[in-house]
Amino acid sequence: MEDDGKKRGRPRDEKARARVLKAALRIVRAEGLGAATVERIAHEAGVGKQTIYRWWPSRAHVLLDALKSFVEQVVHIPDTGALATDLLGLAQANDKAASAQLLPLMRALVAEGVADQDFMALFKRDYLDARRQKARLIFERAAARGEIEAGDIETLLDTYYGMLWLRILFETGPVDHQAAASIARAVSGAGKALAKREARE
Amino acid sequence: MEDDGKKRGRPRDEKARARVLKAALRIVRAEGLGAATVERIAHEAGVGKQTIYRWWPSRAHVLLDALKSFVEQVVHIPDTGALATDLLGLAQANDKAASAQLLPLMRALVAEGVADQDFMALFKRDYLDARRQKARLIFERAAARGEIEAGDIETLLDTYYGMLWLRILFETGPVDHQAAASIARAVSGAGKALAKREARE
DNA sequence: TATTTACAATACGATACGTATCGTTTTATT
DNA sequence: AATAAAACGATACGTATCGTATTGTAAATA
Repeated sequence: MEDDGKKRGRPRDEKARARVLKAALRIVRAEGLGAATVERIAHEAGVGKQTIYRWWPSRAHVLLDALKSFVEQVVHIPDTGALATDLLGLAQANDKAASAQLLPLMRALVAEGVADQDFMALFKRDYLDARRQKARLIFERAAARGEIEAGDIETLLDTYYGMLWLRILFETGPVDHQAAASIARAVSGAGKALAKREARE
Repeated sequence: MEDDGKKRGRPRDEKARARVLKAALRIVRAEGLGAATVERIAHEAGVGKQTIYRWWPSRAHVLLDALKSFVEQVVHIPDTGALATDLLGLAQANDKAASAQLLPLMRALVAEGVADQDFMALFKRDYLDARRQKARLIFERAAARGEIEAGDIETLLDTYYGMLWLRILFETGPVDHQAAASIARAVSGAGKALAKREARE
């Protein structure tokens, strides 16, 4: 009953997988979510439609994979020695995502999640929580330096991602350097206030 | 060229309009967004499909109208004399919306807005900005009392609605009394910190 | 009475998802 | 070699749902 990685038939074509993700990303970035139908992605990737459904259970899963493959290459967690500047560096990653025109893709995944609860669970686990886990490191280091209270970390993460998604979804404000600075100021400000209250109690 | 409100043909049936909104709300609350198709709404309202499209330009507009008609009856802006308790009162309105199972509807409108930019603009103007304008009163009164700086109001609104929508969309945490209290604490904490920094500069 | 407009019902066209099938290609087994 | 297994591209198909068009009827004004 061994599985040496050698199976009977024709092996999967990893290049086809890569072409699908690349095509999905390119179409969304160039023409928006509406243009990125499964048939269009398959055609531009030079792939049969069935090949997409062999690898991914739905269109949404393709888009999520495409986003992850991009973000994981681009976003890194800074460590500057101070909360405010760490947050600035983190938020500038979102600036990159915005200028790469990934915002429509991120909005799309939320919309898919609204229509499909199972997908929302996957999106949260594979993307949101993964990102949040990395951002949490920044706050944990700040807590270790005494800049904030460890007990405030989750609230501060909520504040940070709340402001960010408000901008992504509703275009409350730009998602750029300036927004990054604004969010960083607000969050590090909130952190100080919460720490003070904690100390008082 | 007068229009005395008397037009030539058969007048519109206002009761049909009310039945449509009521049916839309009922279906979404009972069975979720997916069940609330236009044909289903029309059937349960005892109305022809075309009648819906005569009054509303799209399914999304029906749902938005349904949400507005509900929220405007239920939500009031508190004035307790202190920011923290005002925020608590405001956030409890969202508790009501949650227990009335309106969260799926709110998520649905975001999803519709993602697919249709024109609708997103309408949703922002007719719902988000309208709500934000009312909540702004709370912060303006707090600024008048000296609890916060007037210049921080928009940031605090972002913090408040950011945390709220994070919960609504991603179920980061519950949308209930407890969440209301948590958000209120975070926002009034942030307000104090921002005011202190402003004073220093 | 004639005209105009809304009504419910329902057929229709368009789009896009996800499935099924076909002949072909690639690999491991015999 | 020859055969079996699995993935491939292409594409037809079934289903769902949106929004439009049509039809005959009801309710109002001229």
